Amino acid sequence: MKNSFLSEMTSRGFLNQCTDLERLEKISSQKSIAAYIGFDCTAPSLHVGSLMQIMILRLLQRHGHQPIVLLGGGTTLIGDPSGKDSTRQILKQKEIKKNISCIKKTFEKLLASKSKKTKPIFVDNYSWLGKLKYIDFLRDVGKHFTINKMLTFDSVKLRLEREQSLSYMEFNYMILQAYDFYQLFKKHNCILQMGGSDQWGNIVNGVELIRRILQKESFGLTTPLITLSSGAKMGKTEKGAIWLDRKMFSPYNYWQFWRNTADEDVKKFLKYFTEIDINILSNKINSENDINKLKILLANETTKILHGEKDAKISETTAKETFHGTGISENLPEITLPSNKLEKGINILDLLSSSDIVTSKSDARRAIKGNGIKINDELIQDEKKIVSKNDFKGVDYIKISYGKKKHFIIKSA
RNA sequence: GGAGGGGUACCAAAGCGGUCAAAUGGGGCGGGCUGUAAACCCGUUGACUUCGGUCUUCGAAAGUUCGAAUCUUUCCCCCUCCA
Repeated sequence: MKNSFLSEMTSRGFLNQCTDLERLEKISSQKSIAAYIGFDCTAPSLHVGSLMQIMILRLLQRHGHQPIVLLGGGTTLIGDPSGKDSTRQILKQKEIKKNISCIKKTFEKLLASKSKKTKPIFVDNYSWLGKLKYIDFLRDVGKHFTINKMLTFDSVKLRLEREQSLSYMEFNYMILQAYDFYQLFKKHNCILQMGGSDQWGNIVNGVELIRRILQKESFGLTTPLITLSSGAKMGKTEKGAIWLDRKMFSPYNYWQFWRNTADEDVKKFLKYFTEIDINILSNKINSENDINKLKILLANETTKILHGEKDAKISETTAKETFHGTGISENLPEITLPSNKLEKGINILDLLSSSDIVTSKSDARRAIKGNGIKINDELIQDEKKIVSKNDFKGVDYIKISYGKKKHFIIKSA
């Protein structure tokens, strides 16, 4: 039997490093395996920076294996120093708990649960880390780690080289993550841990711990770091993170995020973030010379995966009507105003700043001065303009645009 | 523990008694060009304003002064060198 899981991992470009690819290939083609990825719970939602890991869990499922989602209720209390210059703000346990339950909901939508064999297992590492006894832990687990080696790992080394402080607490993070893998190996027979390339050190530590304590074989695998052509990190833009939770980032905005992918990144992203059969996709990429069609494809597919077919369709139609049509699309993000306010009329500056279109009245003034504000595609140049029922011209909504890309529908409630 | 250097807006970095809401660069936002790209060019980038101004901001607090980011004192934090 051909190992479909790893071959698709390779062809989609997900494979960066593996502790022992050949052995893993052999084992995973003979039987269904369980593999885990750990997620930080520092926010009430994951953002697109974690999307690649999620895609991998889905891919794992499609090939008949079982994903384990580790929500780091314990490790988030400590904070992973990997790839970070400074200590992260320490969160309260209550917040983390809340975050976990929100994030879990997203995963429940993203991972299939019909098949018993591939149904995701959710674990919170607080359930074992929270019970650890310090002395016992040092004797049973700590003795397998040497400081000499720990100092050579990038997460530690880079901090020290840059002379940025690394607390003893953070220094322990990698041991805790190694211990997680060990626990999952014992509890769920999980033989593979996956993660981003910055997790390599943490993962390898787990593989080694399992070998030392249990004399058992396990594997680690990392994905490449996603580099945007702009050099920015995936997931967080200046405006804020691209959240996966629709309450924090609407399907339409999510669709727009992908539609606005840089030219250089589109083909790569199609492989990473859609589930179009890789052969069909390759053909499409090679034969399509209109890059914007590929961007639309990307936006449709990614939105479909996260928010469903219906929202993807609506977003596409909305975009078409907004950017290429003459009419006003009713499905743009909505802002509702109390009808009595509209009867009286509301100043454009107040309208803009009281909704989240701009950040302040000064910002609104600047936007108007810079020719950035339009109502129903008509440029507004008077900052004293009063928006009232008259502007609606018999229809029950108007469109307000800030710049070329941000459009809102104003309705009265 | 001793000796020095430093904390300025989103970031980097100038300013070192008034002309400082604070040079410059990056980033962001808006406009132009275009393809809802990239590159490039232009504008803008504390808040409020009756557009005259007003208020808050240069690590924190207190003080000197008509006037402080700039001077003094205390405190907090960071860095370098020595022990």
